[in-house]
Amino acid sequence: MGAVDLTTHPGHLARRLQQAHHLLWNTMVSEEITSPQFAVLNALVAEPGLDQRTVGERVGLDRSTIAEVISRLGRRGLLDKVRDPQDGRRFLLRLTDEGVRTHRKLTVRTARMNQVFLAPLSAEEQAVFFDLLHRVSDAAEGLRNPGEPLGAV
Amino acid sequence: MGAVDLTTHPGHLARRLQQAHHLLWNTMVSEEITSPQFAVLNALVAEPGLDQRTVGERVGLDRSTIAEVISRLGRRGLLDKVRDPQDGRRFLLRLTDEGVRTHRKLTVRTARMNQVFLAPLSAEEQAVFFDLLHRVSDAAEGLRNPGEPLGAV
DNA sequence: ACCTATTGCTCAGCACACTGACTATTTCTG
DNA sequence: CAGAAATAGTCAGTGTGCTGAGCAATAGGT
Repeated sequence: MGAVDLTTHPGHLARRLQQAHHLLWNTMVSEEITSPQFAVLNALVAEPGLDQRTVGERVGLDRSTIAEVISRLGRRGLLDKVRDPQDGRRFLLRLTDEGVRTHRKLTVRTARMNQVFLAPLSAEEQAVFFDLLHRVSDAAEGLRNPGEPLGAV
Repeated sequence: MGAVDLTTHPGHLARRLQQAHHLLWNTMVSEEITSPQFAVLNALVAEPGLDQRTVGERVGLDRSTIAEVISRLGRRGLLDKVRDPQDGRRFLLRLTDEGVRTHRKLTVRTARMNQVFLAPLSAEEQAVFFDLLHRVSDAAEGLRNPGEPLGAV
């Protein structure tokens, strides 16, 4: 009767896409390190010494979630966490040698996984796919701060 | 040095898409009922009397997760759970009047939200978007049971 | 200097989402 | 019909992901 077709609901499709990705990640990349954890390692390879909040911003995780992820990576000995002597609120984050090695290893596997994941699409379709995903996500993100982006004060 | 560009990683993009969706859902649809919960309500409007496992299959959730979601909906009084007299393992699920009302109300709001969410894309792009999402998810799902889909036994 | 606002982080609480181990029931097979 | 395999749910454990409350440190304004 009043039921709806979920196959045209972007939220439902987004969830399915993530599940599919999770499945492939577990089998092809790592069962220990998760995809968000890898994103954090990657951010710290690009910019060593970042603080927690900024890492969260780079990878798109809020303060609570990033704290969890970082504490797990710390427990595994993949990164070090030091109080910033200049600003006692911040923790400065830096990968250990083990962390760098892990990132390097996973980078290779991740690339392989992405190939398999995107294999059903042609090169042009992949480009379109990225473009569409970006535009939708960016637009929704822009709706977050309603009054702000008016330029004039 | 060895850092990678996450903007071409489908897993990362899938996560961002879900976050964007979550944000919009909370502001435009409901803060109480989540998107997976709505999917369950919707499945039971389409096919009343389904058992837990089948509902999970319809909406794409494993047995543990669907159990959680259903128990929450039960606590809110949106559905009833009765042992199948024919098969003592199953629970048969059916929406309450309140559940049907809630589904109807959220259906309207969800449609509005989807419009806003997809507004950055033209009608043709939306069709392409759905097609690409489906193809990638289906392909990954197909890799789940490696030996099975060979037709002959 | 002092008071206030901001900022970085933690913590509690809620809700998915998965795996693996277990229980109860049914079904299949000899 | 008895024993084995399959099936539906539960439970424990782990890992995102969010909000809101609170705390300590810094920065800004007077």
